[in-house]
Amino acid sequence: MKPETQSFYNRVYDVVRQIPYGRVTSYGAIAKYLGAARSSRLVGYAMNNSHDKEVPAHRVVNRNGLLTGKHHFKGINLMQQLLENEGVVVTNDQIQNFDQLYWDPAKHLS
DNA sequence: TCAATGACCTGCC
DNA sequence: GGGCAGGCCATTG
Repeated sequence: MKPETQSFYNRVYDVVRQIPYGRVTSYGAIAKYLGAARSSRLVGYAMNNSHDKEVPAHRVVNRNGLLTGKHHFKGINLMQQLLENEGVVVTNDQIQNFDQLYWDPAKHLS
């Protein structure tokens, strides 16, 4: 891997690490913040490697607040457990009060 | 180098 | 209002 290409991943990791405790965001928001709104899939793809890093990937969900990537975690219910541990209410893989818990990096980090 | 993949998003029927 | 299909871009084999 070239450092240049890795920068995109690192960029994603850096944003995810800045997500406050008990807050969640979406892949699209991160991609948009990075200037690649159409690369939302890449954000999720980057998350695949993020499990090796210290990245709270469980705070990143899709636009609907659904835990679509929970299957990629070590445990199926691990992602939900981590979120609930932070005070986030998750019902049937769906984050409750997603609008309130939603954290927009472009809006907070600017 | 070419082709296939993916933890998504938006638009159309 | 709900469901289906296409597209986008970077990474990997």
